[in-house]
Amino acid sequence: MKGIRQLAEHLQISTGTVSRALNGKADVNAETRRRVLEAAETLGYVPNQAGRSLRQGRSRTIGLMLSHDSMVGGASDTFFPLVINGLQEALSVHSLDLILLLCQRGEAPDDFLRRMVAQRIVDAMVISSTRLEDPRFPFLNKAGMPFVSLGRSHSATADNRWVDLDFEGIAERAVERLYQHGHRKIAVAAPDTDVQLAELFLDGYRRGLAHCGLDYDPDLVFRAEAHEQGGYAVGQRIIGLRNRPTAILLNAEMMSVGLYRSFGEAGLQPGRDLAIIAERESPVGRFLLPRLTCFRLDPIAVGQMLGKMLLSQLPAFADLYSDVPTTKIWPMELVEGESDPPPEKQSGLL
Amino acid sequence: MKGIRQLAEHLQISTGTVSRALNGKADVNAETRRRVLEAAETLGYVPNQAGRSLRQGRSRTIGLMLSHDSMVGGASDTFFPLVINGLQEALSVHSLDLILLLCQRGEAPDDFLRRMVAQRIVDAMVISSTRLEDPRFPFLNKAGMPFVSLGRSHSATADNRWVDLDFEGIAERAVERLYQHGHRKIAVAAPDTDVQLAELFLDGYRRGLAHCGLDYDPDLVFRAEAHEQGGYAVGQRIIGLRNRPTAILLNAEMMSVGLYRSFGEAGLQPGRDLAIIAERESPVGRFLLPRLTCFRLDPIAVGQMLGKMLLSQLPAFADLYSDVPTTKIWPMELVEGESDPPPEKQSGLL
DNA sequence: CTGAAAGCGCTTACAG
DNA sequence: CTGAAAGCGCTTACAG
Repeated sequence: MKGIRQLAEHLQISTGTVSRALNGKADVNAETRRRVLEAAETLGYVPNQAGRSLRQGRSRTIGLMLSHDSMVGGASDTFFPLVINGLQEALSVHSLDLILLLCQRGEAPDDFLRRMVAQRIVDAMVISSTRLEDPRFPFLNKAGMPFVSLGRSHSATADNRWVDLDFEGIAERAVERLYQHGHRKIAVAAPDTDVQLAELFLDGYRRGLAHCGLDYDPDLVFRAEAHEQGGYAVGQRIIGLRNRPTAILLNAEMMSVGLYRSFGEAGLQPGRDLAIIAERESPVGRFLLPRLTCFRLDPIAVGQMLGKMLLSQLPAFADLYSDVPTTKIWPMELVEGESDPPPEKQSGLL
Repeated sequence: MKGIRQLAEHLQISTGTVSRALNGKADVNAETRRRVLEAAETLGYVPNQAGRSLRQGRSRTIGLMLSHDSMVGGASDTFFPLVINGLQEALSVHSLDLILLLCQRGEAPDDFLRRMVAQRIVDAMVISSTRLEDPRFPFLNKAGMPFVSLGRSHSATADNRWVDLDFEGIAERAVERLYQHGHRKIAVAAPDTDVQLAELFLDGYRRGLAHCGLDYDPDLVFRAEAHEQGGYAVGQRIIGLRNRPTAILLNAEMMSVGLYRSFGEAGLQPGRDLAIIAERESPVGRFLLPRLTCFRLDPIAVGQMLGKMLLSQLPAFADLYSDVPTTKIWPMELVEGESDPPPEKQSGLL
């Protein structure tokens, strides 16, 4: 089956009527519609997207921009795929397709986005891996391309919609929990890039220290990349200290794998010799020994929220989603593992 | 800048000439071309894809179909992102864009593919996660959509192009290596789905046993899902045996995380109490203790090969890629870790 | 309720 | 070397 014209000829009616029948317009005879839908099904007719897009001025396709880093980093394990699932669920309600646009390693994210937007392949965008200052916000605002963002940025305006994880909150609570377990020398590891989440995590860390009456010591802040190698490097630096911290917060769970190894190599035991709380639950963390204490959230729900926020930005659906919040800091729940044993267990192990 | 018409009016020339200039046609005055390119750059004009696609009958976009599973499984760590990078590199030579089409959890892959093909959003497809019998092959063949596949299938015809990893070869070599280290009771863990790679891995395993004069024992074949939880389950089953294997091959490296934990919980030591060789190098495997012995390949090169194979399938580029092989079983190289110590070290540890 | 016709933005034979 | 014109496949006001 080639096009709507062939389908119309086969049915002996006009292409206009076929189009109206297929698109669920009200003013089509019930029997006509039945015949059209049946013939389309039988002959496997699906409208050519280019024709539709050109005529309608929109593509019914939403783009999710992913950077190479966001996939290779620890977030790739289950987080992004599940967020994407939630997104697709929310969008599929209105027959909107989601396509993933992967910015190549080395390609400037801003140029990439500019090209995608100019080509008008997508009607709206979801962006992620936001930075403190992120030119994609003003660019999309200026281009008039509806978008939502997974992640905050100073560059976001009051009109922009985003969902972000409560990095501040979990860092604060993690410090307080460790304090209650008797720790007084609590370190933190965060990426050294200008990714927004690192700063928020450090803010929460400082706030937690303040609540507990502990002094902030810049020597306890370890800058490292958010993966296994980064965690290994942090571990080695800690092991080399004369006066080691007794606990650490990791803002990326994959760091724990490297941190565990560095301790194991040195004959030290994670959990006993260094209490560890990491940012996000992951399959790997669940099967480390000791099991990682971390924070949990429902990535599918995050995706659904992002999808609804996006729909509220699209003229065609805005009315249906007027009650969707404009921004959301996503709460996370502590999952108790074995990597930050309370004091009684600590002494038991010692 | 809206369309080519506005750009043409601004330059006081026809849209045809503007189009020819932008598309690098030979028969355009050099000075005219310069003016057009400059104006397009200044005004930020990029052709509307829908218009181009409709007129040309092709979109210059290639689709990579990913299933939810292929992202959530261990392969998401660095393998797929790097393959994608290689693909993009190969395609970008000819200004072809790659978009990722993610089949939702629960959506039938065949329906999904059918819809994507019918919509004509992409000119060609890359498919992955092939199965023993995979209806996507006959479907794409029948639809006349050029494609390549990452993975073999019985459903592939002689005309179809694919790249696959040498699962058979590595399983065989792993058995032989373990035999040389003194192991006589060698187990294997493979997924219980009909993913092609599982069968190939088991074939290689059997071949390795035969070479070494060892009997095949179906009780040493552990079916488990290709992730941490699956590896944990395998570990527990092995620990419960009266007569344990002394070595195991894993066809998914993420299984090792769970396997390590199950052994650790039981007071056993992976490597010493069970030699382990896993299918693919990964950041996690590098930082496990003991470090995982596994097989390495260059995922970027795999992606580049897939890209070239695909280009050889496209009429516009076939001539340039006539020397590209039609199929390729990708060799992998052993990376010595600490999880399958040779006999002398084994006794040293005991 | 249906048909005839216009036109979305682009590229490309064709004429000059 | 350039312009005028056709037409890719679709949807949608408009007329009836």
